[in-house]
Amino acid sequence: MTVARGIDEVARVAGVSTATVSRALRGLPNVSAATRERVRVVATELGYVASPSAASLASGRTMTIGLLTPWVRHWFFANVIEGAERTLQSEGFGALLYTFEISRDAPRRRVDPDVLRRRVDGILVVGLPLDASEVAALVGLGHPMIFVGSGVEGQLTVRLDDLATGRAATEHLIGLGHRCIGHISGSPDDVTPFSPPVKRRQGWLAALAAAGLAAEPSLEVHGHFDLDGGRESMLQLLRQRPDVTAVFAASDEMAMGAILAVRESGLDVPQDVSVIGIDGHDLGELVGLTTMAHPAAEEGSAAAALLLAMIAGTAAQSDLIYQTRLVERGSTGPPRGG
Amino acid sequence: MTVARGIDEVARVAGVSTATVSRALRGLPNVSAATRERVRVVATELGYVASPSAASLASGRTMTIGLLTPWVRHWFFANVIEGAERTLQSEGFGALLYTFEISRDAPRRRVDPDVLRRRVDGILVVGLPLDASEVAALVGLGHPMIFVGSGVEGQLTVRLDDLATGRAATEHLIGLGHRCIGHISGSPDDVTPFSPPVKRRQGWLAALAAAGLAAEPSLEVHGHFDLDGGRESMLQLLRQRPDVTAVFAASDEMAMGAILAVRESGLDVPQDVSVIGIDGHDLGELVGLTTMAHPAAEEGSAAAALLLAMIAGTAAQSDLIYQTRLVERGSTGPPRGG
DNA sequence: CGGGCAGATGTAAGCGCTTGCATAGTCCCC
DNA sequence: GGGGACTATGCAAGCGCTTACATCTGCCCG
Repeated sequence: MTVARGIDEVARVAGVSTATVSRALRGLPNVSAATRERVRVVATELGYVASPSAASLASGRTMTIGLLTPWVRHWFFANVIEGAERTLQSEGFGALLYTFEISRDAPRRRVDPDVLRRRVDGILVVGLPLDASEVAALVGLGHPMIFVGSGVEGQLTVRLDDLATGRAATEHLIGLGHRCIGHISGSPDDVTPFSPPVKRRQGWLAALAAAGLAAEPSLEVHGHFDLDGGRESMLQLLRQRPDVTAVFAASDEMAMGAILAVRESGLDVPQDVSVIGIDGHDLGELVGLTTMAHPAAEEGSAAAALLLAMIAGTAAQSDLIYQTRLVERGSTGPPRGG
Repeated sequence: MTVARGIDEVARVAGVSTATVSRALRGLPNVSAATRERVRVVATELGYVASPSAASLASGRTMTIGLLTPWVRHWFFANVIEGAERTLQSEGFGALLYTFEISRDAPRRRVDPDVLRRRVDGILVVGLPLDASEVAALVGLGHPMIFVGSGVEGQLTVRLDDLATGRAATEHLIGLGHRCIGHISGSPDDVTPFSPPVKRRQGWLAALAAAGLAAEPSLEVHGHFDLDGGRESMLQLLRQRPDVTAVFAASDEMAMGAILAVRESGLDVPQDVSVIGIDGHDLGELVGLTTMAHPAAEEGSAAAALLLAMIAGTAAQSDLIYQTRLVERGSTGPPRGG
């Protein structure tokens, strides 16, 4: 299997022009079946594969999607990325990964549109909250863009029905008999109107209100969206409200941190405090976490498919909203006195 | 900020040739400081960014690295990828992600070198066991390639000192007084001479031998490298060897699954069975997992740096071997009778 | 039996850079 | 004061494709 020089060689061997080779190999119309087949055979024999750079330069298409995300090591992000990549790959698109870590020490690096310029045909923003100027800059690139799990007003989004989810999680606790239900969520500084944390909190509020329960500010704690954040928040919550019997955490990792905190405080889950999260994290089983599960990989896959459809110009442009499903495990139960 | 048409426009406005613009912007020598500065200013004003496709086509360099991995959702892979991407990004390289899922149902899709042809300048294989023909095909691409966490004879590797790690983990158990120590590892079919599972098992054997303990075959169980795999393996182990008092699992996820299995069997960790894993998984804390920790993100970062050095031709080509560190938590303790 | 059409194929002009080679200047030193 | 040697810059030929447009062949129909 010789490494062919290029399309010219294929054309010469097949006895056609380079234009025909290009059309034949890409499945364009107006190529006779016989010619197409012959070209295919020759290309295979020669081990010919079109140069992506040359094709991109000539066509303006890169067949590549940019994946912007703060992390890949957290459940939601990893699953979305994996799902998206799978779909992209099956459609012949590449996935260029760009991380913009959000850490508690340093401010996040700003998204520079220049690194994506002429490099991608579309953008998938995975769980990355962007400010208006960053969004504007990305929009300026002139490519379709979809937000997954973090919305921005005016941009297409694939996300959970966060409001309903927050409400359902809280209602589950209420249904078990809880009356003093805390809420643990992300830091207030990344709270944009459309962010999941905000909607999930609203769901909590709505459920409490519907049950005639007061949502006192002391029942809320905001920290970081990870294990330690959940733990710290829970410790604080227990300090300021020793009377809580249940907690709704806005993510499974925070919920698991909360469970750790409850145990460290010498209390029992769910005897003393029930804990419910959101995600359906694979390792939730480790601590018997009750959660509102959702298919992150599928969401990533769907987002990628939608993005490709937009690129192809065949998209019905509307948000994709996913529902969650209650998965009951041991971390929730009736309150002690109940 | 107008979107410039191209390098010609910058050249025209700056009053120099396109060649000079190209050199100036890329920091090549033989450009006067004054000219370089002027070109920079003009480029910025015009919002000019070189087209990657055009640059690649002309230069043959893509400034992109291919990341091949079975998953991104598991601890080791996610961390390596994140670390690698960070380093690549800081060096101006892009990270093209390719997943080749290894599932228990279907055979893994083979790695097709054609999708990487002329698309990347180097390849990072993350925890993906490849067969000889796949390796040969990738080598045929003519780019530097590094394996992270999964070796192949004759190829550069960044990995743990798996033998020492397996030995240290086992010695930890022996030191606590255990005499009947099981081992849970990956499936035997992906067992190539250089794979981590094989080396870790050898470490286990070595430690047992050094302590004068017999490594009976019934003490070994091989399953899948994940939570459920660990659980299933542990159940089997308990069935065939009810006398085990400790288990060394070749990964934290398997170890956590093992803990689940022990508990489900009505036994206690570590009272009845001690469990130790390898990795330092963030969520190991959830079950108080004792483990041999290693810095996966750093390994990914180092692998990327090494790969870039190879591309630049400035690399001292040798494997990078990492040591692990014992992190003692509650999942290991002296045997009941001990 | 000729015009008209549609499908198959070829021609060639880019796409927007990089870089080998040629051409000016500059500066030294004998 | 002229020959090197070196630096700064320009010229122009690609890099390997895609695609608008031209051309050619048959074939159908009036």
